[in-house]
Amino acid sequence: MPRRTGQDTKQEILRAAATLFRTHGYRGASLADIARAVGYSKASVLYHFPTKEVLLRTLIKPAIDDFEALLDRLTPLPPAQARQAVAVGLADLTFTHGDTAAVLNAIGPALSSDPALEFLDHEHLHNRFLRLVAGPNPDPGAEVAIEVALAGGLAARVEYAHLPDDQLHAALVTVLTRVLDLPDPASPAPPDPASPAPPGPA
Amino acid sequence: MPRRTGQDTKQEILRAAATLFRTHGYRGASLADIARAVGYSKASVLYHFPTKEVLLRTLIKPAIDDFEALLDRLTPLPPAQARQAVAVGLADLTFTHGDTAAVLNAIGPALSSDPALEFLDHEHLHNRFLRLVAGPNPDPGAEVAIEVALAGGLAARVEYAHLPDDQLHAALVTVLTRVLDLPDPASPAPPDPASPAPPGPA
DNA sequence: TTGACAACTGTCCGATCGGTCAGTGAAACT
DNA sequence: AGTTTCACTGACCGATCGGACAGTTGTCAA
Repeated sequence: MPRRTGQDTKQEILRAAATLFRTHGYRGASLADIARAVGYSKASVLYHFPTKEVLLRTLIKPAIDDFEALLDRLTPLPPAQARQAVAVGLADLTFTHGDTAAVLNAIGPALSSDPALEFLDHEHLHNRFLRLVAGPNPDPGAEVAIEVALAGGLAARVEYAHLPDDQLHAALVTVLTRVLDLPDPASPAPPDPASPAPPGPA
Repeated sequence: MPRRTGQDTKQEILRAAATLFRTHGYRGASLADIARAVGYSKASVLYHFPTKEVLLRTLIKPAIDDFEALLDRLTPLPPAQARQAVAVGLADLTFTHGDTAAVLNAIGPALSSDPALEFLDHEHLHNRFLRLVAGPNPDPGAEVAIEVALAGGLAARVEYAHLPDDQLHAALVTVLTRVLDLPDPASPAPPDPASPAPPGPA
């Protein structure tokens, strides 16, 4: 029987931390809380993650990376096509990173004020997304709409996690399309047949 | 010269607490931080507010009350008229309670999980608002839209506080109208001329 | 002038915070 | 068999948390 690998434990800790960070905030969830939730000692949590901040960083990183990957994927597309794919892309993200996305929502207000969260480079991502949706010279109305879409989308994903996945996904796409004033994701796309038909829920 | 009243100090403390709760979260902002921000001792903060929780409660209460007052005002109206006034009403609220509304946004994820925040009766208000906007039998799509509107609206108010008030207010009304799929607030109202023309920004 | 009271503070408290460290026990390698 | 390595732990650290409390100061009504 193979020895129990630390990777399993690491994932358990990350899962528990995601839930606790989401419900109590980063400062509000202590290492002792997280340790109790996974059934290990606090020292064990700190064996796998040298500091609490690294734990958070590790937890958030994949979601941020996927968000950036989405931007990378959509940026080179013709603007009309990119805008058309944005709502589905965002909704997909909130699903593949369910609890983690929720953590982002929970710590959102602390962004750019807490030095422990600077690594997120929130501003840079925000600006890329802004330009993708609203073009190079966005008006304030578009900026506000984007903020509503991002913050609201994350919040809704958390609040309505009890809905069936496909139903919530469809609702998210609909409302994101509306708030961002996007073209209907299901309608025929403009020229440039580079990408296949829009995929369903992940 | 009149004696310095404790009410002034109380307001100073509330203002400082609002900023700190917003940027660092409820758990993340300590009584010592708040005291330092207003230039008094920590003991003085606890003289005016018996506990940290009461301080938060006092801070939040007026915004909650005004939100409930908005619901009271709109509920008896004919549905079409009520829906028409919702976007402006919400945008107004985020302005009359700027920093406090931001605190609500910051502590939002902890709602219904932190016993210290139970007094907000988040669920009850949420349901009233839901029925007001989406009728007695809302479908999931409408529920998700409402979550996006509330959470997103608060977040946007915070993030774009640097914009001129009237500009931000107009942008909020526009995007809220869109996300909630409401009738144009500026268009002629349906029958029942009970209320005057929609007011401008507060 | 005096006593009451409101505003405010220094100091202390137990609990808890994030984090360190010297181990322990068992599997894996030599 | 002996040693190393890995996952994990209890005990402890200084700092900070929310809060208690006795005391000081200045202004008021009497």
